[in-house]
Amino acid sequence: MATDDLMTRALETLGDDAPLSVEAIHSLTDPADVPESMTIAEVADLLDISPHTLRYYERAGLVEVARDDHGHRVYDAEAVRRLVFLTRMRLSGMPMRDLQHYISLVDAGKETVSERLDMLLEHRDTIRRRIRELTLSLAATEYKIATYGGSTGPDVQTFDLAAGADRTPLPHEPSRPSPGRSEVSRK
Amino acid sequence: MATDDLMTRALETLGDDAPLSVEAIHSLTDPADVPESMTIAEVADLLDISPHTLRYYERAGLVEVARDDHGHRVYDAEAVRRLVFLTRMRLSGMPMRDLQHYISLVDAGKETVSERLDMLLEHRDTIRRRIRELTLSLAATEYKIATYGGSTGPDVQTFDLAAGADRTPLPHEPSRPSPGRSEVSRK
DNA sequence: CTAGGGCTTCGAGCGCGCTCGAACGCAAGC
DNA sequence: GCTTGCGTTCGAGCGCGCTCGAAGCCCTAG
Repeated sequence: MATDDLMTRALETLGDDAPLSVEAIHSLTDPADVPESMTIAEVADLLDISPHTLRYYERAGLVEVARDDHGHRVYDAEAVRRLVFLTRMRLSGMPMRDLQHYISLVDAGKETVSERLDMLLEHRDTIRRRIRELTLSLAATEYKIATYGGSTGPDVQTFDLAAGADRTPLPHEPSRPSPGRSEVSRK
Repeated sequence: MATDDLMTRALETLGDDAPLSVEAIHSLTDPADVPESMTIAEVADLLDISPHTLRYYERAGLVEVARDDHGHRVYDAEAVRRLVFLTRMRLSGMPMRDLQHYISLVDAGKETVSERLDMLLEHRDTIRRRIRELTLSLAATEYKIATYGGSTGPDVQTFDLAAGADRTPLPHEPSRPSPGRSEVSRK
């Protein structure tokens, strides 16, 4: 997913210890930079996704894009803003389906605002949950690293809790993977 | 991915404001609870994944599992510990491919320890990066919620930065989605 | 005049991680 | 004896989100 690069770049630009607040958001592809109209290549470049993906989003009904007299796509500022939003949501894990639903609400007019708000609130909770999951996994990984002597030096008592797969190989290893059963690709 | 449920449960058990430290890890399917041997259903239950998935992992070469005299799988404590580790890594986003590689290192013996450590360190960094990405997305989402009046009340100046898709519908909306092109599933 | 590059549409293909169906075996309970 | 239920193997299928290839058009540079 090339989309990740946008965020990666953003994170790099911000440095690893920036305050990471709403302030930071503004610097993320600031919509003020968006020109009146852009070509598909320019938008692709801006969002760090492929032209293929942009066409795909259009096919999926997420944006409407006009054509010039050669039949080439012309992205206006509104479309670009929408795409900025969409890629951001994709990046945070919102599925295409939900995005399609959200956009249909937008297109349906202002009476759907509260439903849209609900979606956003729910998505916020999803992100929060995911962050907590990852934080836990991070702790587990760091624990495992520690038992490996990542920084604690050699000969750490290896009584594996966060570990599991390999409590510092016992004498009787290696035990070969298993004589060729019908395997799932393992080249 | 039913695997998520393990973590979900764990998070719930811990409560939303727990210290979220290494301590917490111990309570996550504590390997001390693991009996001598288990059936596939029991393991599936323990890890909150399907028996299908367990068989799949075995086919993929991630664990070896013995059979009883009826040909039924018998998971010993070691296998279960390994699976705990594996599901944990899966949950934090490590791809099957990497897991297969890691396990092949484990099976290759103790001279691969440093390479394993490298993998873990890299994975740790991946998780950290992902957490930062999500944190940023979270901020963007919350910003958007705020412009919708999530708690700030009505009529927030809607000069959309974190927003994009829908700056509070203008008079000329709705503009219909686009007259039926060949669309990507949008039931 | 020609070659190259970038765009268009359409539909097919892919990588991932499961998930399921079919056809079968065995054991316990009614 | 037969059903129910849980297990087995094998291979196919699926949902997601792209990703790509083919065939063709148009513009510009050499």
